[in-house]
Amino acid sequence: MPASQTLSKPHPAPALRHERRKDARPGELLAAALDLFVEKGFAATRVEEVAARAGVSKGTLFLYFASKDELFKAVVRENISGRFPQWNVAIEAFDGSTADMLRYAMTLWWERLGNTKASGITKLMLSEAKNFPELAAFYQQEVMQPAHELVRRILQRGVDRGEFAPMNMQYTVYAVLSPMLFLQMMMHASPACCDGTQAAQLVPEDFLAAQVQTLLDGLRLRPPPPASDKGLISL
Amino acid sequence: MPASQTLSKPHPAPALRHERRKDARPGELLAAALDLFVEKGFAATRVEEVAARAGVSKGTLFLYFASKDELFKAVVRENISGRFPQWNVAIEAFDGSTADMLRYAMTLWWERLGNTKASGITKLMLSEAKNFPELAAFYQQEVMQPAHELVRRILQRGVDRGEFAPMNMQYTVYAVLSPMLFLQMMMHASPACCDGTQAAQLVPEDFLAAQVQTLLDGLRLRPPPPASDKGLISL
DNA sequence: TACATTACTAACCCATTAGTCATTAACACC
DNA sequence: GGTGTTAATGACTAATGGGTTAGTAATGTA
Repeated sequence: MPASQTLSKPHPAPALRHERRKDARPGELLAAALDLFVEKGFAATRVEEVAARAGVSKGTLFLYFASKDELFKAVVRENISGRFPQWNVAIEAFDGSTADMLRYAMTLWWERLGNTKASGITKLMLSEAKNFPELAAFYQQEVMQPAHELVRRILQRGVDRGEFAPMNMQYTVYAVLSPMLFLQMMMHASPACCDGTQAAQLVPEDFLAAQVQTLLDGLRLRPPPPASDKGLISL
Repeated sequence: MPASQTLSKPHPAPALRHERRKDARPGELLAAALDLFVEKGFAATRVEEVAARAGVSKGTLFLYFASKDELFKAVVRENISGRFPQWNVAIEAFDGSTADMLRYAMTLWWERLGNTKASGITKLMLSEAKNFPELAAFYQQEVMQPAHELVRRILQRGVDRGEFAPMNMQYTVYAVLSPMLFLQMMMHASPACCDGTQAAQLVPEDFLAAQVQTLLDGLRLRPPPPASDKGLISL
């Protein structure tokens, strides 16, 4: 039923049949897996197709990754969670107003993740979390929690330095993350179904800037209410 | 690998084995299918599970629906596209300002669809459209296009009556639909992954009202620019 | 050239699942 | 009760896809 493609193997030009390249395999497999997971989702991606795109056989893939689940986790670590430490230090080292720090963090995110194939992972998790609870737990622990903590630290800095009014942290963290989630959903939605980005010619950078600005306006003046009301309009 | 449930059959209390209920079967099958499609997605839902939940065997399901695809289409028609005609007349019959008409349409949508299990279909399509192009085309034709036209008619009415400034229609239609899409995504996201709704205590009705109000403020005063800039803040 | 090591392959296994069909039995009518 | 119609079943198939493994061949060393 799923019109499966030719299972092509276009990566190395002639592609010797039994070439031994132990060092290069994992990276090539991870790249192929990222491509296909983002393109088709986790469940719909066949490991044999990943192997073929990386120019190896299915057996070779299982030589480097214990299972499809572990392959996915490795993709997440390679492209997202493994990069949190360096992002953390980059942002922590930022010297300026907390408003600018938030803008800086958002720009960093956009350039290093949001504007990247890897941003499709977010949509994938949003879609398939219910069917793969173990992967959902992994993602929650390795990605969402660190992201929450990073945003929370920035907001807390603003409060501590008297730049932001006291706020409901949990709530405001989501106000920061929501537009990022939304943008990723739209970017990876099928045009056939309901593309906001292309049809509406939404410019991601401007969209993010506007969202952040609106949020900052709210944070500077008054604490956001615990639910509903003005606070949410900014999202 | 997919921890499949017990395949239970809880619907009719004792459930005679060979009960003949030709009239009731399609509705029960559609209800079961809606439940499971929304809960697990299209690809991950097994037709046998749908049949079991409806209290029949798999063979019976194929007696009433030619294929899994046709079952899905029937679910969409039953719950969404089949209801457009009555919504159209209800909205067309509305007598008042176009701003109020838009609010009325939004309320109608929320009560009849957004706040309903069927709203999960939107998230499902967003997630799986790429893997099932035929279903995506069907959904585009039967749901998205009529929805676009409905919104466009409302906006056009506002322009024609001098209530709204002239605008880029395509763009503004998306500005209306975007918050609806976003809300549906959030409502059906797994809490394990990144729930905006529960954790942030987002009140859907308030969220929608705020979005519409902001949009209307923009429409009344000046035409939205073709891309980027202020216009997007309202989304 | 001989040999050891091991990256790699391809054929295999087995569980899963959309869809089929010969058989069974519920019900209407006599 | 007997009989015909057809709603319903469940065992079957064919195909798919994750994971395994016996075997193949590339490479290093002597």
